[in-house]
Amino acid sequence: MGLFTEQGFKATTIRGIATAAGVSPGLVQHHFGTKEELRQACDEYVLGYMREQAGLGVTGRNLEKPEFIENVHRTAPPLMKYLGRALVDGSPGAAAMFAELVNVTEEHLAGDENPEADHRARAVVLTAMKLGITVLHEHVSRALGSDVYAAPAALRVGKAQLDLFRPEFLGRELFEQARKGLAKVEGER
Amino acid sequence: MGLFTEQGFKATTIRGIATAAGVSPGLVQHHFGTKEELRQACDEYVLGYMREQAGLGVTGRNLEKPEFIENVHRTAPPLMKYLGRALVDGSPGAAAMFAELVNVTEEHLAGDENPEADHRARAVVLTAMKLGITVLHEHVSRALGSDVYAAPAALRVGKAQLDLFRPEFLGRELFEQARKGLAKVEGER
DNA sequence: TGGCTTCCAATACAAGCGTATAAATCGTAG
DNA sequence: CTACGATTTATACGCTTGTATTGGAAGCCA
Repeated sequence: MGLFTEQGFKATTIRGIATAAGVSPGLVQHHFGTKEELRQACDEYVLGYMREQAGLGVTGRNLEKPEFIENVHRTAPPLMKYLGRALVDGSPGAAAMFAELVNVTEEHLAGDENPEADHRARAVVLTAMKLGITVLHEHVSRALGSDVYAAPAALRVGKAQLDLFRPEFLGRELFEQARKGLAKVEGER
Repeated sequence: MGLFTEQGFKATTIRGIATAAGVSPGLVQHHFGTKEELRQACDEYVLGYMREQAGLGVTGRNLEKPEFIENVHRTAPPLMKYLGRALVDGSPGAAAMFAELVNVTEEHLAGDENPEADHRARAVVLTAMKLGITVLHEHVSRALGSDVYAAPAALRVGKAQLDLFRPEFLGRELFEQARKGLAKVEGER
């Protein structure tokens, strides 16, 4: 997954993967079959993880538990980077995930707004822009001078997003929650 | 450039380029040397075009002339798509362009705001999100049901962006100008 | 312990890659 | 008309790629 993330699917070789894993190329083939099947396995792992964590966060009411947040912040970044690369690498699974995210966002938006607004377009643009930071994380990090997925830069990016967007679209209460969360993290540093 | 855009640098072959151009592979080599030099030539063409058009638009006061707008809307999309791909394909030129865009945006933001705000982070996030739509144009188009670079979908995306962002960050006057421009285009349809 | 499946590595192979080289064709100035 | 430089093609070479195949090592169950 690391090599797919850094180099893309086509530029990554099975031999490179095997070397990085400290095994023989034949073993990779034995476990995953073809290179395309290996990509699918990676996709399923990442998308499964994200759906799982999202489920745990929302339905499990874990969003405020510090250990849950901490765990996500430690494990999620490489998977987010993988998703970002997969989105531009023509991965079918990533395309499906994008569509899912749009639908979730659209439902959220449709709740408290005038019915004539183009919620669909807003949801699409919102998720594309949110994922844009992930996809371009390398450039964002360079422009900021430090890794976006490390605490300091992530804080700056989060606050900047809160500043740039109209508060209505997060939902007033969610917006305030996010603001408090960021302030709390900032206080701990 | 079309092949680089659609398949990425590594997956694109010189033989494929030659076939698409209706010439022999050797000719491509004769004109551009190596594959890497060909990429640089593409980068320079695209970045040169964008800097040129941006200069014409801003300093030449062409931003309101319909023929200028129309010309940009007809020629820019494939180049934007190329830039989007180059940004995640590790192109040095594209990285430089991203840094430039951030700097321009930062200067714009620094003008009319309280000095304690993190203009740098806001500029980075703003350009990353704006380019995010370009990079993910394929997914955006699919979610919207029509090509983002065709008039109807572009209109929806433009309006959605205007809705989502706080007006202050475009500058009040620029915001109103954009709103009027979109309304005008909408009226013509 | 014997036999079987699973795991892993080594080798082989055909295809495709970037690129070097040489030959052929073309346009044109003298 | 000719000769020369610029274009364009054809061919070839070395390398890497994904994958098929083979064979041995390790684990497991009766």
